[in-house]
Amino acid sequence: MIIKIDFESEIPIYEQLKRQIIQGIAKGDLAKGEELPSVRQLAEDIGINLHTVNKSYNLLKDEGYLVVDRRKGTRVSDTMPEPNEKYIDNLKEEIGYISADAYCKGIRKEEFLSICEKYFDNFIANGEDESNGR
Amino acid sequence: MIIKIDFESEIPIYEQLKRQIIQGIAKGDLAKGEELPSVRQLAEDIGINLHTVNKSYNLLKDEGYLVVDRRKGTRVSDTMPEPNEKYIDNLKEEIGYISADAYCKGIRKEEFLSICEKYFDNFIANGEDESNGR
DNA sequence: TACATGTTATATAATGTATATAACATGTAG
DNA sequence: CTACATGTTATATACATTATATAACATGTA
Repeated sequence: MIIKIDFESEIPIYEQLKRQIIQGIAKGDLAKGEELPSVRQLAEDIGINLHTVNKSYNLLKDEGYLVVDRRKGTRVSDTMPEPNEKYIDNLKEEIGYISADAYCKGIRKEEFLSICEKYFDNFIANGEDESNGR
Repeated sequence: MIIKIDFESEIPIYEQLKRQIIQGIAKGDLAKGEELPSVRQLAEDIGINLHTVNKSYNLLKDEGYLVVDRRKGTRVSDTMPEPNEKYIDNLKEEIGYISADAYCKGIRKEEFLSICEKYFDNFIANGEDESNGR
């Protein structure tokens, strides 16, 4: 999987990396149980410090996305994190702000929902039946 | 309009204030052309520094939400900002990440879109006809 | 003239981000 | 057992961001 860091971005490097890994998992670029590069390897590949990668990995580990196996290194968790209350509250706050901004700027409800749907659909695999459990 | 700052939040104070003003405009708590408190007044009310309020006001001014009239003070702009390319790109990136995170955590497409719709609807005034221009 | 407005200029402190270097415990491969 | 790679921890440093404090300025109002 290819990681692209924007060093001019206002979003911290560790946060960009974390987001791309989550999107990689959602898209299927990173399979459940798949091994990730070591912190040193990935840091060298991207051209950043090992501690910056380690911070991303730790945040993802705390959230339940990654697991560390002493034998097999860092891997994508076999079971995805549950949506706890804190996450739901945060999601609603973010959507609340983003939709307010979009509404003020004249984005129509249909346009807004169309974008939300398009990006969500991007993660639903071909033939995946949404009506089943995960 | 009541401003609530969470001093424990990881979101900077000036950013929280900026977001609440945008949401206030979207909800109609702040009407177009309405005068805002002075930076000193609002800073005192909230219990923060005047420069922190000034930073939020300036960001909102740069974005087109607020206008400064030497005679009438700072007011909500009569015309809302246009959705430029930078904004659209940013919106898609944010939605892309948020939906990936939601998808991984088992949020169903219907749930996700339901939240998006609910919060957007929150800003559409009673009787407002969405099919018309703004 | 007195006052309030936004604005600008410094300065300082605290925190967050990113880097650098080193060391440690654990598990793997030779 | 030895050498190596892994994640982890510990310091230290540099820099940017955030928030505050104090002061001053130009402009417009009363």
